[in-house]
Amino acid sequence: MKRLTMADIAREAGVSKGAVSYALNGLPGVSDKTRRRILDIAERHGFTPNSAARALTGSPAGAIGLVLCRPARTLGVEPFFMELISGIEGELSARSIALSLQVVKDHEAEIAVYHRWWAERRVDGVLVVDVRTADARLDAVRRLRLPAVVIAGPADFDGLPSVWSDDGAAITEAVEYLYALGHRRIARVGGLPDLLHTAVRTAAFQEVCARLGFTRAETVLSDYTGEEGDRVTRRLLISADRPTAIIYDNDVMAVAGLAVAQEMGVSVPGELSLVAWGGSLLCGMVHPPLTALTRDVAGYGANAARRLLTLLEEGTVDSYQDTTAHLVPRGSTGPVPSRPARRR
Amino acid sequence: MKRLTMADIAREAGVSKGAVSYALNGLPGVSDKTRRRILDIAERHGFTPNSAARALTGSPAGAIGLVLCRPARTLGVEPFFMELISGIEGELSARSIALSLQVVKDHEAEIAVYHRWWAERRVDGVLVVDVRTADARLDAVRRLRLPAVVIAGPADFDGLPSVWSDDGAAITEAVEYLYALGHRRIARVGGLPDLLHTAVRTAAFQEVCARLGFTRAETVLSDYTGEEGDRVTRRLLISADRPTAIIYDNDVMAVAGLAVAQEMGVSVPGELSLVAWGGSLLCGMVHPPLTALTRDVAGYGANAARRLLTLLEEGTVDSYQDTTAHLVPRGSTGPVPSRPARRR
DNA sequence: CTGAAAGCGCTTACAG
DNA sequence: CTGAAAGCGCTTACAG
Repeated sequence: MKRLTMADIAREAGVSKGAVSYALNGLPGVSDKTRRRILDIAERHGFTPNSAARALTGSPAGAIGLVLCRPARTLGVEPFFMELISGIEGELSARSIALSLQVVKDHEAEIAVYHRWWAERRVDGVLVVDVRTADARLDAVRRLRLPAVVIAGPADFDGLPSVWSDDGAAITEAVEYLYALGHRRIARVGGLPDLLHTAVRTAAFQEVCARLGFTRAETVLSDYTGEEGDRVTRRLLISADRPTAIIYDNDVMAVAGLAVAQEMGVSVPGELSLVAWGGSLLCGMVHPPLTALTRDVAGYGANAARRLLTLLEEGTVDSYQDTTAHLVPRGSTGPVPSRPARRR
Repeated sequence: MKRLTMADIAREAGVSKGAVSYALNGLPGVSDKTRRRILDIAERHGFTPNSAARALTGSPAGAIGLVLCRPARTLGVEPFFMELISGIEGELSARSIALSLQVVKDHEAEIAVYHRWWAERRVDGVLVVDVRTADARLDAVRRLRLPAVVIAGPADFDGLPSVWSDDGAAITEAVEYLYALGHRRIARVGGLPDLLHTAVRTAAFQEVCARLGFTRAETVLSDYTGEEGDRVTRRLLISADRPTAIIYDNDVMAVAGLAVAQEMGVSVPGELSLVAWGGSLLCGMVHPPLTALTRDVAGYGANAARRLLTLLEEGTVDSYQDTTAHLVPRGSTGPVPSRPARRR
């Protein structure tokens, strides 16, 4: 197949290339009749303007970028990113905007990618995820003036708009629920220590536990992998005064934790209640199904993408607080056992 | 930050733009001394040529495309794609080649994406996944002469090179293993009926079961989701002459199947053996951990990406048979119970 | 409302 | 070995 150009369309329509450009882009400068004729011809041939040529004249590249900075093997089991990507894609593909995806091993490499994308004009803007409490990437995109929406919060990212969700409120709800069920000894298996939302959750968890007067309320930070979920849970369950409830910062660790309980013969929810964070289908697939702090991750991604598109079009956009994750009680939580937990 | 162009570099080096181009691309036409000076200056400024301008002169776009045609919500829990993407990315990012990702809802939309990518010169080639027994997408990429590597096989895709894995041999190994453990009634919960590899597995499964003389050997086709894994497993377990072993076409359905067995009080592996397909970490995260047909999915993606890059460079590339998935026995399989399975 | 022309930032024959 | 120039396929002021 031959790749048509605007010159071909112009020739067939008997007009100039400029007229074709105006017609295709919906700009004034051609009569309605001519416009219609040009659009018909373009449509008939399935003509799409060469994106490189457009980009060269200063038009948008028609692509946005997403860099994932996680070890490859954990990306697979972690449903969060693929759901987020699905949501982002939904917004972009409706507008025929491409998503450029790159997986890197550290922030230095990620910043290099932003530099390259910027220099090459490859993307019009980026979505930044997994924000850390001190995050050099934010400085980098600011310096490059690369339009960006940060998926994290609440925080002031000094000029960078963000889309975020109130994780503090969500975890508070979960803890209050467990308190109401009678639990007084609780543990939390947290995510990567450096991440901003880990810090937010840790602070909220400690605050609510102190307020309600839990006998024991400890956070053990981990790394979201099943291995670590397994290891930390085992340690918690063999401890002298073991918790009667555990909250996990993602669903992968919670599933692993459930397996450990089963393996050790600790009944869930009879002797131990488990709460997962993350609403992926994973939580409903195990037995007992896991009570979880759930939110619409794909919708979260869609909101972020939409904000970025607005930023690109209007040059500015406000930060947006997405809905708070809510507790979906399933089979893994129940009243605290009246008899003391069996010591081991 | 100002975006530098080759003209800026040329001016600073006191040479023509052409010389800069030759130097940057490692072409003859400049002396070693001049080349070094130009490269130094470019390096110092972190100069990267504008990708749009390059693409416009017929150079590669520096991007390859991947279209995923699965419902958004199943993409999240299915570890396969994210692992595949991780592997692809590993090959591409080393060469600074971008991955354009798009999620579509049907093949018609996917073909439209290929057309657009081709017309816009957005990508240099594509990786085609989830090939069906009759697949219009293959015709489309052939007609467009869009360089493509098909991730599927074994089959002759009429000119399109492929990277594939012998699923028939793998499932045969699994069935023979179960036979050796004494199982004579077996079921398989298959993946989407239209997919080529589902057909390959079904044929091999029936062949080996017939050869070994199983009393019962049925394949129930499904859709890879946990819901269906749950539903089909429940139906199998309440059937009169229920199987003593079940093989699942992915790990998500297998995990769901395990939960059903636990819920119904069917001991695994005491009364029921389970084999999953897919080597994601998921299989090791449940209790008991699932015996699985495992393969290096990221490596599979890397191989496919590498083949595509070779195709782009050399204009042709052979198909490649990747390693066969192998059986990793874990806790979900065991000898068939000597007493007859409990009837319900 | 329409056409001719310059320019985006590269690559690549073509002369010197 | 080096420079000047044309051209890739668009967009967009600028004249008519």
